Amino acid sequence: MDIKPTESELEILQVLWSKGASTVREVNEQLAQQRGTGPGYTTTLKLMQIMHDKGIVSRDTTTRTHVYTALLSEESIREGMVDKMINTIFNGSATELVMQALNTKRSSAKELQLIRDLINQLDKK
Amino acid sequence: MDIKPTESELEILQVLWSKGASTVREVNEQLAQQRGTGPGYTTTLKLMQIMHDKGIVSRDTTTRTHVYTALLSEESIREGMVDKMINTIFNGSATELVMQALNTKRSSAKELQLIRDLINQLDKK
DNA sequence: TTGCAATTACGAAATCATTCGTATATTTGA
DNA sequence: TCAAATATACGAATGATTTCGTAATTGCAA
Repeated sequence: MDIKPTESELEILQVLWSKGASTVREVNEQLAQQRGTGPGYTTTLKLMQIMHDKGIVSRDTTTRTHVYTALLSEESIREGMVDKMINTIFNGSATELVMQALNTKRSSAKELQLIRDLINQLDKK
Repeated sequence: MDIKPTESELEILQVLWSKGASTVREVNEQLAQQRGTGPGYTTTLKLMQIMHDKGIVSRDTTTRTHVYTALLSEESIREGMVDKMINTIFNGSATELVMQALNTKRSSAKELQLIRDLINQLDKK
């Protein structure tokens, strides 16, 4: 019952998250746009069929052109990946990951304030 | 020129980081200890040879039993992985990742204070 | 209507990661 | 000394992922 999308599957999921339910062609064209050069049409088709077999996406086959929908939420994937990352390379310490993230990419004052607020909230518990 | 260790390679790197330069046998035994049951000796050997070919580790062959050393720092791998994660599933926002990390795993008051200090420092710039 | 374009299904090649067996060489200790 | 233990090298099986070609089907437009 361990659902772990591959790299390519994750890329497709992201299209479905941002664009909503989509056809193979729509996904394929979005991928072509993002990368310089995208995969062939049938490659994307095959991947999405596999994802359907795995239960990662559902599809509506009432029309000839099938429409696919993500069955995993972006939130759940984020959670899973962050959790794994903390446990594998940050010694189980969320704090170390936070430090790394803040040092890697500069955040605006407004964003920093958001984080401060969250910390204050957590502190009260 | 893109250095991206595989899952198994990362596991070996972690041993080299924590134990320092090591032989194949030492790494293999450490892996056996960590997981319930480790890979066979030649499996670890092969992986470390591959890592050497890729330039991920160096090795000292002056004695029969070769001694391997990590050529990538833990810091650089953490940085690379966090950066990639931010860009692929957090819309390029370090803040979103930080929020997710803080919500995923509870941190102690002391740790929260460390983060607060870091934020204050960043704020001054 | 009929043929062209788009779509799905399917098989299989290509690639990559992981695993291990076997051959060979070297060291050690009984 | 010389057999057993230990090491490296290497090839190859296995399994997963990604890629695409081809065939069959459907819908559309001239």
